Amino acid sequence: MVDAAVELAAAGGYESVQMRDVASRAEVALGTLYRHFPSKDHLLLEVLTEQATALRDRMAQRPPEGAVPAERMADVLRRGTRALARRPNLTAALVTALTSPEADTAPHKHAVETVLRSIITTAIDGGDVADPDGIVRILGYVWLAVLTAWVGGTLDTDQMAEDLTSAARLLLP
Amino acid sequence: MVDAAVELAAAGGYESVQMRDVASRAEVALGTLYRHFPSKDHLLLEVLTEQATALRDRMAQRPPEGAVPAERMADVLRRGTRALARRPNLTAALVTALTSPEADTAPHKHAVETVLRSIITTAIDGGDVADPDGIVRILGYVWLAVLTAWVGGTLDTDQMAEDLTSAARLLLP
DNA sequence: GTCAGAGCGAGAACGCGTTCTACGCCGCTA
DNA sequence: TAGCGGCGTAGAACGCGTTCTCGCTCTGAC
Repeated sequence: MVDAAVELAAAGGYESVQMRDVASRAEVALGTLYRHFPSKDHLLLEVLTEQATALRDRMAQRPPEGAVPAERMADVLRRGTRALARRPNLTAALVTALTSPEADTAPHKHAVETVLRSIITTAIDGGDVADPDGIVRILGYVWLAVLTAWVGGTLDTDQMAEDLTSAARLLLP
Repeated sequence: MVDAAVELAAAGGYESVQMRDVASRAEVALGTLYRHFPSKDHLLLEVLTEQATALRDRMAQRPPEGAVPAERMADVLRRGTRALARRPNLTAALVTALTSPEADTAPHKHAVETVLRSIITTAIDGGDVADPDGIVRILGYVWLAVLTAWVGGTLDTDQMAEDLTSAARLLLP
């Protein structure tokens, strides 16, 4: 079912992930799909945690480049965003689910945030930075807000990258 | 129609703003409502721009307090957030509309962002700050992300205030 | 005066997330 | 062996955003 959701999301974004289609593509009944995932957003957040941990693992393969923390952070954010922008429809669908207001997905959202913060943290590990946790939180917020704006059509990819490196430079030495 | 939307949103949040109810409360037909606002999100974004400009005007009445920019910024963000938290259902509905992925509301979203940035800007006007525009953008993103997280149930009011003042202290002298 | 067209009201219809109903199959225990 | 709970399928039904249909009224051009 998760694979079916990924395929549909990659093909056409959030609105193309229709529960009936997911069910039929996964060759299960609609009721079965809902037995495993109580809502469309739960399903997409499951996809998102998988994608986020995969991204974290891939990022861990190759440590960020740059002499100072600001450079390494910009590198991490740029690489992460590039990876997400490679499948724009999928990313848009997942970000949409992440920013949906349903309160009962809060635990899943927390899990995703944790993974994103752990990705960000690798960029300042070992650097001489005051209040690393606070900075990681802020950069996580900026990353999410920028992605949300991109999905909502108010920001393009270049502006995203620009704002992210700007944030990294302003917050880190 | 806008007033009807405000009442319904204040009473029960985004999902309580049902287009049929808005229409009947405003004593117009559903088709008329859709003639003026092509979607529910357009309607709520209209409400949001009104609320945001009203907030800006109220904030302008009394300039922010604090000796250094970081203090004034924390004051502004705290007051703004307090004002929003006073009608939580309304705010949740408006933030939901703002973060919805419909691309054809992008101009309205830009307008709201501009107003929010102008509110933020008042806190560093006259201060000795490098790259004020970049900082304003970042703080605007943080504000939005924090509100989104609050609406989504992953953050409570205190954590919101904490993260906002933390961001102000990290970005400003 | 009358005709075209815009704006509106009333309500049906459609699409999709979600829920509900009815039934079948399988492994369990008395 | 008979009954029972859990999980599955097929598909109808419901709620709400959105669109469509149809008829009415008003207004301005000729």
